[in-house]
Amino acid sequence: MPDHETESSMKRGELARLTGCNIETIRYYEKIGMLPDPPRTSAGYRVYSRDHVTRLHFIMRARELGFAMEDIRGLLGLGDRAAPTCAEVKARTDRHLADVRTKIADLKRIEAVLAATAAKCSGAEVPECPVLDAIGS
Amino acid sequence: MPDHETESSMKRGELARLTGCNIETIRYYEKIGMLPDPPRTSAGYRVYSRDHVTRLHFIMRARELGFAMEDIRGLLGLGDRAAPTCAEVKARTDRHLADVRTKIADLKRIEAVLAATAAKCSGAEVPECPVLDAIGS
DNA sequence: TATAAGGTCTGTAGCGACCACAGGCTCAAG
DNA sequence: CTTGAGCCTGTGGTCGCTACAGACCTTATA
Repeated sequence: MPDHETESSMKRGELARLTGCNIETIRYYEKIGMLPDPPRTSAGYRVYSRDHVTRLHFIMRARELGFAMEDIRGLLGLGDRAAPTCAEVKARTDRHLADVRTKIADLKRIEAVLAATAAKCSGAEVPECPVLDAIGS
Repeated sequence: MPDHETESSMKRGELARLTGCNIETIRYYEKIGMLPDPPRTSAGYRVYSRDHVTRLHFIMRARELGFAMEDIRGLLGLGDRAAPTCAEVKARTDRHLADVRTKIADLKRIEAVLAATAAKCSGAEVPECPVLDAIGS
């Protein structure tokens, strides 16, 4: 006898397909407490609901925006945290935004150096290379 | 009797101080074949020379420029590779430069989204937050 | 010369955020 | 009843380090 399934219940593979999340990643998120443990069928299969879809979408979107898991935990009020206030969310976002801007600045500096040194290259089949000289000095 | 030491020979700690590299990282680079195995004293202490300093500086600089270890191996002609030609170095650098530019573009998109959503925040001590809405939708 | 402090040695485990696989169940279709 | 797909668990790998623990060696001071 199959377990009862409501309209919006699904197994792990379907959740993965629906969200575009890797199927193993879903298990990982459960393991680290980002996704609530879903109920199981009598055979041990995970049964997900619409709430899981929403939560997983949130996590994925936050990850796309570069938030670390710890940040997302904070945004979701997970662990022993209470649901965050707007002020807390803003503070976290501003911190992250500052990080992102720092990373952009770092990468731009790198880009400039790479572009400048690569421009010096002859591209010839010779062992001497101005890029190697630039890095090595 | 202490082992003979030439002027420019040094132990691991001094190499670390001299280059600013973490002392454990030096051992790691040796383990993965980025630094040649140094000779040892009779007690097993590693003895580094000026060549090691040069090589380590090169690696550190390349890492600062965001090259992956595999790239650096290529730049150095390590493993079973021959020393690269200028053309090969240029190709590798151009590929990496393209990567860096992609990352910058990604981060800029993230920055725009974060800045736009954070701007909507009231910063009040209330649980409703436009940032959460933006991520969640 | 004894001892204490500090450097070095090895192996191993941890980080973050996953991804992939092996070996065993379960389920649905034909 | 069999086949194949999907799910289960545990474990190990990725990258580039970093941080121990516990043993050994060296150096300086008393």
